[in-house]
Amino acid sequence: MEEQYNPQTIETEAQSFWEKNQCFKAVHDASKEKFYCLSMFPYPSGRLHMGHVRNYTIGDVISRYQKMLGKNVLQPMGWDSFGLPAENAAIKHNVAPAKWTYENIDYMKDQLNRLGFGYDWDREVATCRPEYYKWEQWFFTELYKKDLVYKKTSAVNWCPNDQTVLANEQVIDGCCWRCDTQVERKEIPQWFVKITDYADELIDDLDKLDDWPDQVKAMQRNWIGRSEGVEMTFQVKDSDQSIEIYTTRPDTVMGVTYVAVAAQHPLALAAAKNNPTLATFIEECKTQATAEADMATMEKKGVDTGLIAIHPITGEEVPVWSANFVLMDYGSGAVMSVPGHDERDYEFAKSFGLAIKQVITSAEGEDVSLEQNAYTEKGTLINSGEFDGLSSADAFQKIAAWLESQGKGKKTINYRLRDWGVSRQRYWGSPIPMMYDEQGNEIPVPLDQLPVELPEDVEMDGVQSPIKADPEWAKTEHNGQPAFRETDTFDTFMESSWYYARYCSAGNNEQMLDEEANYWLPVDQYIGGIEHAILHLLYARFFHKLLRDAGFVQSDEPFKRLLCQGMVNKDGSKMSKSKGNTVDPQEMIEQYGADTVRLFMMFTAPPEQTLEWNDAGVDGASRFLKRLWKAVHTHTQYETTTKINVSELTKEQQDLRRKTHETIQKVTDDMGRRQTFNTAIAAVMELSNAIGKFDVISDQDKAVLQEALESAVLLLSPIVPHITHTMWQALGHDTAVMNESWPAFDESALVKSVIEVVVQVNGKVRAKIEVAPDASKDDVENLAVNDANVKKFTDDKTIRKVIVIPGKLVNIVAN
RNA sequence: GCCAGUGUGGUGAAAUUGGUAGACACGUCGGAUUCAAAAUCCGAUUCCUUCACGGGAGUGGCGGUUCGAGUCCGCCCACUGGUACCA
Repeated sequence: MEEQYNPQTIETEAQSFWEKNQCFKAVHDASKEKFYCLSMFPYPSGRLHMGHVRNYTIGDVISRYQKMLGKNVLQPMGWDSFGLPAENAAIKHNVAPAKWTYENIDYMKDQLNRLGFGYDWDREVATCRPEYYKWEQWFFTELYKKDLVYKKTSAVNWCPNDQTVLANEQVIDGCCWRCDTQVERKEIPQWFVKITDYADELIDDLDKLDDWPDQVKAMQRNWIGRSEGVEMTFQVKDSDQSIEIYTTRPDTVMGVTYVAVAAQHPLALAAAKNNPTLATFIEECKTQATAEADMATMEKKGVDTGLIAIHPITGEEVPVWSANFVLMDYGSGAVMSVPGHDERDYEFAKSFGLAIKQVITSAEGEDVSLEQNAYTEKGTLINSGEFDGLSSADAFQKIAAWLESQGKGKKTINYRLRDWGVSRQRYWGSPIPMMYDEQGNEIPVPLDQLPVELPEDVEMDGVQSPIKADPEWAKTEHNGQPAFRETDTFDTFMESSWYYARYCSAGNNEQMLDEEANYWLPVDQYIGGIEHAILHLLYARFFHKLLRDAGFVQSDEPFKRLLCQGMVNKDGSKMSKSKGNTVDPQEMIEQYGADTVRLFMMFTAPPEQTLEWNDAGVDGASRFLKRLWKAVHTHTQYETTTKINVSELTKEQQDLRRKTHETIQKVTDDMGRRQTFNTAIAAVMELSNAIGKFDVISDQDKAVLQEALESAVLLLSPIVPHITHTMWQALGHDTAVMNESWPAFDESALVKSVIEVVVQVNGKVRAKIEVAPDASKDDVENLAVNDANVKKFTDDKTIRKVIVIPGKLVNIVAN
């Protein structure tokens, strides 16, 4: 062991050792307990950013910790390598997306290795490789055969100037980011996967996910949004047409004063033919954004269609309006409006002078005023004819039953969740494996023709997808007849929804997944950013159920335990290339070494917390490693031969030994149950400080110190694997620290001879007293009450009550 | 807008089940070492007050529950993530 800590040298040595001995190769072995630890794979954007370093350090720490617990660990890595940024880079740098992507992968792979992450690279997957997306294409055709896939028209952002579809990200203030033209909504046919068929299971199975954060489960539950309500029909006056609506508040149906339909609703379109104001309004609505946040915050506008709807219960006539906040591809494209008891309807009615009718009043009998706001609470019905006096809950049932008996409606369960639109009109993605004959009939591409390969050597003109621009690409044949390929590609969430399973069977070119998948799956620990809490995690859960129903996996859920790391922010917002506020970890690795970067990243905040990036503390992490190195170096200058003789330790030796075992206990809990690596590191720092203050004179001192140093090295090894690799051998071992067992603490070493107890008077700390660990409550109370400083605060008062929390605190209540 | 979070010293944070607020670090200040500097080591460091012992205030704001609240409840403010085509 060198006297100076030289991270570059020892890190290279440790990494060569791991590579030479294939330390991270995961081998299927049914006789061993497995642990599948997975970090969300990166988009190969060019270089690692701090969010990656955080994510992958957490994953590596957990993997190494689990290995020390004796598990057969699988930790794979790959690349989420299809997506929009490659197309943008291609245009900017005039390079094919594939070339750009593969170069980024090479560079980032080196960076990951430089950080010492223990991946089994034999299982690497890149989603843009045909051998990967072949199976996704095949699976899609299987879903098509099972009727879980269908085509329908749906809105996209359309730039009329570029004649191209834009992603939400490419729409800036309602305009195209390239040419600043006002973006329009355009309805085009697209492929959908029936995730709504699994809505119930996706909600119900959240209850099985005990080791998922509650916040993520809550977000998913709300996103799926199961609601019980009533579906009913409003007839259109003087017409054979009708309007279907769904409401979760049938108790307010007597308060309906108008019906609102989407601008694209067939009734509105028909009415617009001889209503120029309505026609203009519908035209205006075309320029409205497709993003939900924009729609929810935009100004609510509407126009009277002139149509009249008949209230299904009262037979009253109410106007039909067309409104910009009602969406065509959402439910039936129509809603009933109860301005008295719905905030949005209220505002709309106020703006356009529509009637507001109160039909609910407070159940407690308080006055309800509709002067300023709608009354949206549930309560008691009024002005509702035969339903007057019912509670909202009873009215729900009675009104539903009435509608059902009249054939005008029924109780229904509704979901906020919509089917998953997987079509993208872009180039850099997996081609959708469908074709069409000359009559336009849909034909899934058969397995022997898969994969439908995406050409990689292409030129990007910046607007049109190369496979759409080249009419030859789509030409194919089916049963000897001409056919045309689908030129849309898959949403990249398709690839990221099953990669976790493919790692288990990565090399298999015969099938999508094999029996090894059932050994490793489900993933025992999944780690990734909180920004994926809804979409990615929901799609992956859905896909797992599809894989299960196809017979590939036996489990119901893909990820047993989930750790959502917080964002790494800079200047107050998410680090991203588009915002230009990324921090490249490379410089820090070169200056301080991988261990310091890993240690600093884990020490600076608990994993789930948002982290405002600031490299001010990195020196501290580096200093700590140097101090520990020096302590080990100094200690190993002299041989340690004696073993600890527990029965004859001095007080100082007992104290250090207690600190050692307290630290093992604390770090074990922090690493395993709590996953708070920052406090685990702080605990080892405390141990290190105690080591620094410990004077070594006798052989017993040396033995106690040896135990303390070995423990510190073992406890830190998942976090800083290189330096501990060297130090472990310096401490006299010929084994590799990564293959060692996690240390166990000795209960008997934790025993204390005195305990400090805090004494409060009326909740304020007035004294600290020392008591024996087995002191009785009465003894502790006596000591507390008779403390000199305590007496100062109780002398002129009467003690009313004394609360004793054994081993911790005494609170004296006096007045 | 809606859903889910977060808010504690100059800074990153700790306080795990309602029981000592600020562990562990960074920074700063003081000291040792040095010709000098870097590095290293030692000490102090929430704010106000006090020579000191001590006392008072304090966890985004306002209120509540409790012997006791950073922690639980209600309302409010600010910020972050997601909002279905960024990944």
